[in-house]
This record gives sequence, structure tokens and C-alpha cells, in this order.
Amino acid sequence: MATIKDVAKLAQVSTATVSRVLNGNGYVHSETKQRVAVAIKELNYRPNDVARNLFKGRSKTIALFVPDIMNPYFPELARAVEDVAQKEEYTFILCNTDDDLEKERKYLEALTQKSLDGLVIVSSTMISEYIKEFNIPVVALDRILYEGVPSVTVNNFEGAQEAVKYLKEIGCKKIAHLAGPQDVRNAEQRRGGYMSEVEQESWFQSSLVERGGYGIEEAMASTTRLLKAHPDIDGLFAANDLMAVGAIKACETLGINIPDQLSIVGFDGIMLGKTTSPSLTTMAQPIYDIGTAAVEMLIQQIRDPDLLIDMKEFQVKLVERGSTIRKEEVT
Amino acid sequence: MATIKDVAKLAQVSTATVSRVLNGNGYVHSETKQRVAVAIKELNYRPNDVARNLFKGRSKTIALFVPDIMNPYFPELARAVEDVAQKEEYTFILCNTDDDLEKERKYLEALTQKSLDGLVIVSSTMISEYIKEFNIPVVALDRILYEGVPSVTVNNFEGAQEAVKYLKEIGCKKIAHLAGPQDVRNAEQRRGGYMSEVEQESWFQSSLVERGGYGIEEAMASTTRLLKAHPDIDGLFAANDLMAVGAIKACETLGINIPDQLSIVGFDGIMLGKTTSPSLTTMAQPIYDIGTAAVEMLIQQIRDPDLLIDMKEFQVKLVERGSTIRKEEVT
DNA sequence: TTGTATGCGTTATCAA
DNA sequence: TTGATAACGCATACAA
Repeated sequence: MATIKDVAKLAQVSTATVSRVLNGNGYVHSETKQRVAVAIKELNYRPNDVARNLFKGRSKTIALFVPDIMNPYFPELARAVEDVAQKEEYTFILCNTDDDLEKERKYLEALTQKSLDGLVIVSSTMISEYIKEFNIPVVALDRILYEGVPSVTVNNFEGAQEAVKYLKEIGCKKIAHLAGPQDVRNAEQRRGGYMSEVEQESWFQSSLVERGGYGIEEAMASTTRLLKAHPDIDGLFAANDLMAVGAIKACETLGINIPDQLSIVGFDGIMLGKTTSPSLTTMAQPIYDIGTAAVEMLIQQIRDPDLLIDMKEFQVKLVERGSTIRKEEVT
Repeated sequence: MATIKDVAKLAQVSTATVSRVLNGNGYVHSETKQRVAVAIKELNYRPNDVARNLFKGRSKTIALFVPDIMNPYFPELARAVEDVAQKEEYTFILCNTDDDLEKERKYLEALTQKSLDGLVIVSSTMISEYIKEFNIPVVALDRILYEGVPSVTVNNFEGAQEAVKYLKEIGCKKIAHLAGPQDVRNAEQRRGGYMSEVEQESWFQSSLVERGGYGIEEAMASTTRLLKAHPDIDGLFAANDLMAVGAIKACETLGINIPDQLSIVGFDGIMLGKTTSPSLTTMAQPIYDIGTAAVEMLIQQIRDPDLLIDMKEFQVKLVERGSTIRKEEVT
């Protein structure tokens, strides 16, 4: 690989001049600029970013921490983050944390040593000490970390309310909830939204809420339990789409027809919901936009660290598909 | 951030000694080693990887090029690559190329400037000149690039044969094929496997092969066309699972019962196939293992560039699910 | 066993 | 308008 020295020699100038041409800094005679340009082309010279980064103390690199890229919510997010990074000429590092604090710490440490510029993070475990210790711009995504960290989220509470309202409106008389993990903030908010809509209802009992992990298998088991205990449930709001898909699969096994016997609404709007039978009605997040917004916010933070903390909240939107149906009015 | 100088000063030694302690090189008295260790801990010192990389001319970083992480085949692959990278203390960069040569070139250029150590690539477009120009260890994955590039693939041809044989064996009398894009090597191989099994059959016509992109929507259209032209098809082999899912959706719309009227077999073994109704019978690739093998091969190449070119081929495996059924024998 | 000095490839400061 | 040089933080060759 040619270095700046080679270019300087060939163009018969100093490395300083070459650097000036490269970065468009300072004055340089248009004629010598030409000579340098020619030399650069001639040698197919590309500046060494590592040397540049060493000098500047930054790397033009950002990372995304997700629990697991195999969870179908995250690829779209990752794609969004990568697209913006690419456009802004940042390198994009992907880290699977498995929601394991120890792993998160390790990554933070390794990346700090590489002069990571900033971090978009989806985490339920990360703690404020670490963020402070490594002193790096962070934007939290999907889940708020804690006060003082900029974040991009959705209106989980209101979205859940809307889902339940919708189920009521199409005629459901007894609506259950598959709640997500207790330690995941957004899951709790969604449960809150559900509760606020059903607590006052005469038919409500706390056993209509079944708690479990954000996964298909667990949700299948939960759904089966739920329907055994309450065979008369005619509406189900799942805390995310994966759980909703699990519910659909469980009903298939149990011989319960969806949507005729049971209407199901999910949350997230992942693609998976389009391919199930029936396809899944859901409170869809603008996942790509969320990812985009998060990186843009992060890059602003990087450019101006004194920027005030911003919290952006997107709105979820009901997408009606085959897993719900409007009941005929009893006249 | 503390530097090696700070440590040296605190431990009252030279930076060289600190470096020796850090890297376990050369001789250093156990007592001074202690002092240095204490100073390191005291200052919470972490070596600056950028400086290290500048000196060494490598970055302990690898990248993965995929067409699009939103295609459900790739997250599992990415996860595998990242896991190994993490274990081997490599940083992992993810690049979405959209199978766009220009984008691939841009990434290659940017990453070369960052002293990227190696590259795992899934591509139908990449050309040999670029790889040679940037002169970086590469392992091709899923699709062979061209001679001379180490690769990890599966037995596409034989796998496709096996899929068709299986359809015959369960009693299918007229088997169609949804072929993938012409410019994707593995799609062509799978089509070849199908052809070799059906060409001699009396019922075969070339119009039983419908070509299209590797996506759900296109496959829905193709399937509809196919079934309009040949209503008596009772077996369908799709070049990948996404297309197979498209076929299932199309049949749902057309009112064709799967598997009773039509048995469908996909290829890849992505998770999506588990959640459709019926769930998808497929020739499953050991996706995670493939990813793992590719990075391991890459890291070997990095460690020893003179290593001979290796080509690893994994075997696909039939996974029977709900989209196929054994026909009753006519006695 | 340890220290000095140099270089990795840039950029920025200061003189000229 | 240009060049010489120090500095970024580290690792190594060579001396001691």
C-alpha cells in the first residue's frame, strides 16, 4: 500500500502539502494540487484510516447492541442503522449481547479500545455505571435505559390500549393478555396499557394475564394454559408478534379457529406476521424509521456532545389482518 | 484515557517494559511485573487498539458481506459469524450489499483503509479483480465466487435431487419447480438437481419450471401462473424456503389444500418455515455451522496466508413437516 | 533484565 | 503558499 510519503515524493512536495490536498485544508497552489492529484491517482493511494484515527482519537465507527439478531425484530433495525451509517460514512459493528451484562461489558471494553464513536443499544440489562465508565455517546432504542440517556421508543402504553380497544370494538367479550418478560420495560408498559383498559370490566380476572418470555415456544405453552383455564376467551392481546405467532400455533393444535373463535392481536409488526395462517393483526412499529432516527440522533450527539438529551417517541399503528374478525351484532 | 506512558511513570519503568508485561514478550523481573500490573490496575489502563493496529498493520476485524440482513436466511449466518469472531477476539462488521457491485466495491475500499483483516462474503456479483485489487483474505459462503477462492457451501445439486426423489416417493406424479434467479449459482445448481430427476419422466415439460426472484411476493405470482397452466401438479419443489412460503400463501388464496392436493418442499431450513400453516417441509442447511466453518476458515487464512485453498461442502438434510404428505397407495 | 530510540501513517502547528 | 517537525499510542531492535 502506498503511503502519503510515496505520494509526496512522486509529486515532489512535502507530506504536509499532500495532507492539505487530501483534506482540503489550508492554501495550496492549484498547480501543485494538480501534481498531487496525479500522484495520488498514479499510485492508487488511499489514506490509512488507522493512522488517521490514531491522530484524531476517533474511528468513524458506531456499534449496535442487540440481544440477538436472530430475533426477527432486529434485522430490520440493523438494516436501518447500517444504511444510515453507510450514508454518513461510518463503519457499522453489530454485537449480539444475549441480554447478558457481562457480554455487554466485554464489548464495551473492546470497542472503547478501538475508539468507538458511539453506540445504539437495545438492552434491558445495561446499567448506568458502565455507560458512564466508558463515557461514550449512546442512544437507547426500543427500551429506555434510564434517565439521561437519549432514546427512541414507541408509545407502548397507548398502543396496547388501542389494541385492547380494538378487540372490544370488534366484539370481544373476554380478552386475555400474553405478557412479556417482567424485566423488559416495554413489556411492562404494554401490560399496563392492557390493564388500564380491562381492570374496570366485570369479566376481568388477574388470571387472564399470562406472563412469559418473548418467544414462540413459551407463548405456545402459555396460550394452552390460558385456554384450558378460560375456554371462553374470545380475544387475546400478545405483548409481541412472536408470542402472537406462538398463540396461533397453539390454537392450531388445540383446534381453535382463529379468528372465528378467538381474535388475536400482536405488537411490533414484524414480517413474520404476514406469513402465518391466518396472518397476524398487530400494532405495527415503524421499525426502520426507529432505527434511522436512533442513528441520526447518535451521530448528532457525536458531532456535538453538549447537545441536550432528546427522547423521541414514535406511534404504533394498527394493521388489520386475518387473525381478528368483527363479530356479528346480536340483534 | 491513561496511556502506556502513564503506566510507565507510575510503575517507574520504561514504556518498553510495560509493553513487555502487556504482551508477555521478553524477560521481565517478576517484581517489576508486579509493579506494572499494579499501576495498570490503578490507572484502569487499557491499551489503545488503534495505535496497536497502526503498528501491526492489522485490525483484528473481519466483515461479513450479505445481500440483505432482512432476508431471513442471513441473521442466523450473521449470528454464527459474530459468535466466532467474538470468541476469537475479532471485531465484526456487517455490510448489506444489496448484491450491488458498486456498493461492494465501496465497502471493500472503506474497509481496506481500516486494515480489515478478512472477509466472509455472500455474493453473486463480486468479481475477481476486486478481490485481487484489495488483496485480502476472503471466504465465499453459500455461493462459490470463482476458482481460487476458499468457500463453504452445501450440496445444492444433490439436495435438490433428494427433494424431488422424496416427492416422487410419497406419490407425486407431476412435480413442478420454482427456480431462483439465474445469476445466483446455487439456484442454478438446485434447478440442475431437479432437472436431472425429472427430465426422463414422461410427464415432464419445460413449462413446469417457473423462474423468479428469491422472494415471497414473486413466488406467489409464479405459483399462481404455474397452477393455472398445470392444474394437475401434485408436487412442488421451490428453490428456497421464501419461495416455498410464497407458494403456500398463493395456494391459500387459490383454495388449494396443502398437502392433500399439493405437496411442497423448500430449501434452506429457515425458521420461517416452522411458523407457516402448514409448516414447511424443506431441505435444511446447517446454517449456523456453515457460518462457523466460514469464519474459522477465514481466521486460518489470516493467520497463515499461504494455506492452501479449501472448499468445504456441507450436506443438506430433509426435514419433514406439514406441507408434504404420503399419498395412499392405489391397490 | 531493562531502557532508548525509532517507526507505524497521519494531521496540525509553526516557520519560512 | 509550502515545508519541517512534533505528536497520536504502541511495539520492537538494539544497547546497555
